[in-house]
Amino acid sequence: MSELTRNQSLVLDALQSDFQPASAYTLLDRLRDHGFKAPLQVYRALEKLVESGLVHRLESLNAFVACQHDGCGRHRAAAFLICEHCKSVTEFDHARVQRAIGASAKDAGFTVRRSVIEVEGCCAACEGRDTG
Amino acid sequence: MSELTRNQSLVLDALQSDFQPASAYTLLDRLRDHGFKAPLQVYRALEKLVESGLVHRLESLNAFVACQHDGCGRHRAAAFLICEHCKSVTEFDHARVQRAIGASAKDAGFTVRRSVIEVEGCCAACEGRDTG
DNA sequence: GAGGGAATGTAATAAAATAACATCTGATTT
DNA sequence: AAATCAGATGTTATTTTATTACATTCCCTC
Ligand SMILES: [Zn+2]
Ligand SMILES: [Zn+2]
Ligand SMILES: [Zn+2]
Ligand SMILES: [Zn+2]
Repeated sequence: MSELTRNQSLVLDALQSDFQPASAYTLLDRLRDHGFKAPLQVYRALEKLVESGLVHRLESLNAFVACQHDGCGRHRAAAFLICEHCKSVTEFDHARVQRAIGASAKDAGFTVRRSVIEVEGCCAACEGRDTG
Repeated sequence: MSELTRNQSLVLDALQSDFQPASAYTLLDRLRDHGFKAPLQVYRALEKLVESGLVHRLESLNAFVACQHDGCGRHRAAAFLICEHCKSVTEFDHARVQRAIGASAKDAGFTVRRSVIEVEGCCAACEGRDTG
C-alpha cells in the first residue's frame, strides 16, 4: 500500500491502540472527536486497510482487528484464536492449517483464493483463571 | 435433537430443497406462503437447527446451509469450500484441518470449542468453464 | 488553470439480528 | 378436570451492520 490517507491512518491508529477487535460503529464512535460523522468514513478506510493486509476482518464477529505482525500484506492469509471470555484475539501460525486446507481443496479440485479460519474457545490466561 | 417442530421442519425443508446457502431473510420470503411473517420465526428455527447440527451457519456469507452429511450433529465441526462464481457450497473433510488447528492451538495453550473454516475460491466445475 | 481520478462528506436506505412482551400448546401433576 | 409449567409461537419495535447515491474537495498532470 502506497501511503495512508488521513482517515485510513486514524482508523488504523484506533485499531492499533488496542489490539481488541472493534466493530465499524465502535470505531466510528471513537473517531467522532476527529471529525468522523458517518459509517462510510470508517468502512471506506477499513476496505483499504483490509485490502493491504494491515487490518483483518473477523467474519464471526463482524469486527476488525489490526494485524499483529508484518507479512500478512504479502501472504494474504491469517488465522485467529478468539477467546470467548476475555475477547482477546491472537493471530496464529497458519502454515500447517493452510497445508491441510490445500490438501483437502485439491482433493475436491477446488482453487483456494482466501481462507477464513477463526477458532473460538478459551485462551491460556482465562483457562488459568476460571475452569471455563 | 428430539423432534422437529413445524417451523423448524419448514426451514429445514427450505434449505434442503436446494443446498445453496440462504440468508434468514431469503428463507423468510420463501416461507411466507406457509404463514411466516417475522424474522424471528426463521431465526428461532435456525437456532435450534444449527444447535443440532442439521444446519450450518456460514459466517462469511451471513447465510445458512443444510448439512450435507450425517454426523455433524455428533462431531460438531464443519468446513466449507465456497465457490465465488456459482455460489455452491461443499462441506469437506476437515480431519486434517482440525488436527492442524489443534496443534497450533495447543502451542498457544488455547482450548478449542468451535472452528470456523470457510475457504473461498473456485470450484472444479467453474474452473473448467472459465479461467477464473 | 483546466481536466481527471481518487478521496471525502453527507443523507438516505437496505440487510441482518435481537429485544420485549403477549399468547398458545401440550405434557405433568394434583 | 383444573392447575401448573416449559417450550414454542406470534407480533411489534428496535438495534446493529453495511451499502447506495450523489455532491464536493483534493491532488496530480497536462
Ligand atoms: Zn495479520
Ligand atoms: Zn481469554
Ligand atoms: Zn455438516
Ligand atoms: Zn463454482
